[in-house]
Parts: sequence; C-alpha cells; structure tokens
Amino acid sequence: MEKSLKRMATMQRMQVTGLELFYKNGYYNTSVDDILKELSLSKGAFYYHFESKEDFFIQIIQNLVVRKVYSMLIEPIEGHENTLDLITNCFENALETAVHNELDYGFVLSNFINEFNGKNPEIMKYLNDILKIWEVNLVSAVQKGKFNGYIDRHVDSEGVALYLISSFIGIRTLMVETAPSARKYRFMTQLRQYFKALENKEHISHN
Amino acid sequence: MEKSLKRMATMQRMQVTGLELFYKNGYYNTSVDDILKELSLSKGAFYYHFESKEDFFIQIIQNLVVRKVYSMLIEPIEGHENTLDLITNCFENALETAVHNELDYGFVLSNFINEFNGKNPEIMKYLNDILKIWEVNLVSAVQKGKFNGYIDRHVDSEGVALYLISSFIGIRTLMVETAPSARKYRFMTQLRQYFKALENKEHISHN
DNA sequence: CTTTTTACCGACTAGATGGTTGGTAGTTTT
DNA sequence: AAAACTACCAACCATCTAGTCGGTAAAAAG
Repeated sequence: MEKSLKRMATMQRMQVTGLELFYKNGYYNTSVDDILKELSLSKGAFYYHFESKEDFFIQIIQNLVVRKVYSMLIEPIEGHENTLDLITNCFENALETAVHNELDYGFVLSNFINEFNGKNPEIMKYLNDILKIWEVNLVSAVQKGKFNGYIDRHVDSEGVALYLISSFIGIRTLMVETAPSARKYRFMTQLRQYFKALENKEHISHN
Repeated sequence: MEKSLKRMATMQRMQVTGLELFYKNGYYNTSVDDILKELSLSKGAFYYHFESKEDFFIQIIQNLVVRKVYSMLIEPIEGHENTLDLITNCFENALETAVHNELDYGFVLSNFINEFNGKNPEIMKYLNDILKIWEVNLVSAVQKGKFNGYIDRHVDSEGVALYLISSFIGIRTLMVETAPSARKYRFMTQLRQYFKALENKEHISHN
C-alpha cells in the first residue's frame, strides 16, 4: 500500500501494453522503445519503474499472466459437476476467445514457453511454475472425477493432465494462422472422443 | 549438376550448422556471425553462397527439414498394417529421439512455427506447407485404416490428424525442459487410450 | 602462359537495442 | 518558503547485427 497511485497506474499501463506487444511480436522482437512509443513515454520513465527488460517481463508474468490463467483455466474446472464436462467447457471457452483473436492466456503461456524453452532458464522458472499449477489442478480435477464416479478408476490422472495440456498447447499453435474456427471445432470433437475412452462405463447417468 | 563439389560441400556444411544453431537458439537469436564462427568462415563466404539470412533459412527448410519430416513422420505410416499401430510406433520413435536430445524434425518444425507464427508470413508459407504435407498424409493413413476395418467408419479423419499433430507439438514443447522420458511414457499411454476410442469394435482381430 | 572465374577474406556501414545519466517540473514534507 | 522527493525527459553510450565491398589466392579456361 506504500506505492503511490500515480506510480502504480503508470506501471500497470506499461505492463498491459508490454504484454500485448510481447505476445504479438515475441519478447526478443519487441524493444523497450516499441513499448514506450506506444505509450508516449521515455526511456527514463521505464528504467525508473523497472530494473531491466527482464525484470519488467517477470513482473508481467506474475501480475497479469498468473491471475488470468487462474481465472480462465483453473477456477472453471473446480466445480462439483462432471469433471470431463467442466474441462470440455473450459477448453471450449478458452479456444473461443482465441478464435476472436483475443488474449487467451493459456496460449500466452505456451507461446512464451516456446520462446524461452532451453534459452532463458531464469524466465523459464516462472513460466514452468504457472504450467505446474495448471497441471496440478487438472490432476486433482481428474482425481475428483474418479472419486465421483464420472471417470474410470484405472486412468492415470497425471497422464490425462499432461495429454490435455499437450493437445491444448498444440492446437493453439495451429490455430494462429489457419482456419481457427474450423480447427477449434475439429479439436473439440476429438477431445470428446478421447474423453469417451476415460469415462466410467458403470456410472449411472442422470440425463 | 552444374554446381561444383566444393561449392555444394560448403553450402551443406553451412546449412547443417545453421539448422543446429537456429534450432538451439532460435532464428532471431542466432546471428550469421555465430554460424560462421562455428565453421571458421567469413561473412564473405556466407553472402557469396546465400542471398540473405532469410534465403539461407528457407534453403535449410527445403533441403533438410522437408526430407527429414518425410523420413521420420510420413514414410513410417505408409504401410498396410494397422494404421493406429503404425502411428503409435512412429510417434514412439520420434519422441524417443527427442528424449536423447537429438534433432527431432517434427519438433524442429513446430518450434519454428512457434517462432514465426504471425510474425514472418514469407517463412510461415514454407513451414505451413510442410505441416500440410504431414497433415494430408495422416488423413489418408486414417482413411486407409477405416477402409481396412481397423478404424471405426464414423470418425472424422481430418479431426484425428489435427488432434494428433496438436498433441505431438504440445508434448514436444513440454518435453524440452522437464522429465522428457517420463512425459513421453505418460503421453504414449494416453495416445493409446485415445486410439481405443477410434477403433472399429466389429473388426476381427488376428492376434 | 595469360585471362577469367571460383571461393573466400575481413574491414566497414548503417541501424537497432538495452541500458545510463544529468537534468527538471511538479508535488509533498518540514 | 525551503528542502526533499517523485515521476519523468531525452541525449548519449556500448554493443550487436544484417549486409556491402574491394581485394586475393588458387583453380579452370583459353
């Protein structure tokens, strides 16, 4: 609560614009000057508020990306309904924002992971943390599904979580340039096919 | 056949080293000088053989990447055995080379796609072409599987191909930094689960 | 043997980039 | 009202990068 309103407002503006440009052009292809030009601010302002470009980026991850991943990918699957339905809807919504070219934070995450993978361990640490949070929450969702009788007890929860994240990361990559809407539809259909293989066949449906 | 042996040998050396470095550090994070230092060659040599860095990269894609994608991801699924088994083995092998940190060309491809996606249309054209070839061949493999009675006739071949490529791209991203061997195993198990949902249940097995 | 071509050298240029620094207008504190 | 601090400016620096260019040794062609 120590930081003045003005300070926080400026930092927020910088981070929002920074994320937009980093996402659109990549971290290494976006210069600090690009961001400042967009905001009509100067170099001095930037280095007054942030230590370095890298520090700036890490703060963006922690302030913007983490929270959005929570609200878009984690909270939606925490209910007590059928886990597979929850995940289906969650993916459906996330991919739908992607179709409309909005910031889909699941992809923001995997996009940056791709850019820094094996290249910048410092930043990867933060990105892997978020990924881990997503993974852990998917695992417990699947376990809950098994406990509640929606999912076959023999499925490997960790495996399912990994497979889901993999396919999500992949489809988002493929949706960037070519036929996003059609690909989303095809993807969702196959996801449902996959889920059929995980269902508990003895479960008494209430439909 | 006009080009001299010396010329071709040097160009080949440059391309092999170039691909290695581009793959390891990314295209934009690898300078022409980096490649030349590795080969103890000079700027003059580089621009004598290639028009530009971009031209150089495109030649790498067409000479090295395309061929490897064919031999690693397309030819292995062209047999007449059970399509789902062929794909399973193909993915298994591709991911195994990945575990040993060798150049896995499926990932080389998706790695570059990630780097240029929405940023360099000229290069993306070439990358999307290769992706398309892979996709088309997966589609016909699935169709063959339906025709031969291994795969349920109601499955959407294009959807399956897309889902397979998505999950492959995704798992390769996730295998770069964390527990590649364990993740490969988990992934393959889930892939088999998915394939169970595609199998033709009326097919008379010969096992 | 002379001329031309091939394959390569390495100094140089122009532009970009991350980061530094001395300065200053406006606000807050004393 | 003086002192101190906040938020920002803009010129500057060192470094890196793609690409250029004049030159040259060795091989091939004439």
